[in-house]
Amino acid sequence: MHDDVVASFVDGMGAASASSGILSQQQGRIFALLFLTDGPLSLDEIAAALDQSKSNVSIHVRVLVDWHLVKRRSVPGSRRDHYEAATDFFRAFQEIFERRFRWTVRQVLDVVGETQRAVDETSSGQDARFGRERLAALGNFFGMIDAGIGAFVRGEPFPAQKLAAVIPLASRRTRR
Amino acid sequence: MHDDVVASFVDGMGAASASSGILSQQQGRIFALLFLTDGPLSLDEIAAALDQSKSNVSIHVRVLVDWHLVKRRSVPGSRRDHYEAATDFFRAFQEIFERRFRWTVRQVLDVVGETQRAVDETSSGQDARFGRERLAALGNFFGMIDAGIGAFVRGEPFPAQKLAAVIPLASRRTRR
DNA sequence: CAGAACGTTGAAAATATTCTAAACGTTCTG
DNA sequence: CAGAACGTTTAGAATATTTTCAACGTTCTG
Repeated sequence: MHDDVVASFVDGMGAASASSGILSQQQGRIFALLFLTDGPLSLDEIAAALDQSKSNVSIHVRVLVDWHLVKRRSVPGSRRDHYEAATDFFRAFQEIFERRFRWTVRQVLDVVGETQRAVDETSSGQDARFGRERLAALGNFFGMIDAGIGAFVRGEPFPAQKLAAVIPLASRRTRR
Repeated sequence: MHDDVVASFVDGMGAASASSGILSQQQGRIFALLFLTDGPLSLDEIAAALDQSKSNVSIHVRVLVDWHLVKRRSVPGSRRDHYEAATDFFRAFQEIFERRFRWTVRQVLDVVGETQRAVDETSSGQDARFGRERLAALGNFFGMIDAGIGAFVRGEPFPAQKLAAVIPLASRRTRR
């Protein structure tokens, strides 16, 4: 497979990764290189192929390993760490959904919960009704998202309709 | 509803947004403020509440409107633009999936397609077999993702199992 | 029609992120 | 055990992103 074909794949995947919000451009490029290479590559080989410093490649490779997108392999006869692309994309996607998206969703749920508690402490009865309704709606929606991600990670169908059904809420009242 | 309760919700949602990969911290803060405010706010009111310059708020609000997370409302008796939070989160999520995630997925599919074409032109028969297999596997997987997003956007259940089934592979052969 | 009230734009400042090169600590080799 | 071969860390340089302030163009008001 010709070098410039690989190079253009590498850069294309780098661009796609950069706009994904999950991997950086260089992470995408490293993965792409490993993906089209038949056999594991060392840090130095990757660095040379991608024109990057070894230290930088070291850092990015670690992220890829952490997402289960790349596997570290020991190569007999060499002291260097070698890496190859993982082929179980679904596993990697599970990891990303579970650890990245779900973590963000949980952050929202935490904030909502804390705010609800704060509202209960500082204002009584009617005066914060609007806020309470909105917080409840937000919590419900993200609760469904959380459940949806959970279902996806376990390989179950994602119940999109439920999501659509949850929301319409907390109507606006005029003020001033 | 007390100001410091709102402030802490605003900052919490800002933090969650910053780690989402979709909205920036300020975008999250603006949305949070509007979400807990009963009635529309002007650019100046938002800027004052969040301690941001009006020009910056103008830019971020535009993004939120673009994602259908915030609606522009004309308020009788005022020349200013006013904004309020949208409550149909599902609509916003559809927008995000369709325009952001799907766009990234399509980028990958394009790169794969172009690379496949390049391989066919530059190398014949066996010598690029490994690369061809891998490209095909990647294309299949992302094709499924694309279909899955399409299903989600249309409100249909997301077929996670199909995803899990597609992949295993393009096995590795030793080299050197 | 003059001036004020807007939202937006563009250039520069502030800040955050990414990358490199050198230093370091460890593990292997002879 | 001395030195080479590694991967990682760190401090600073290079780049990108975010934010502000001032200028601008338009729309309303008197």
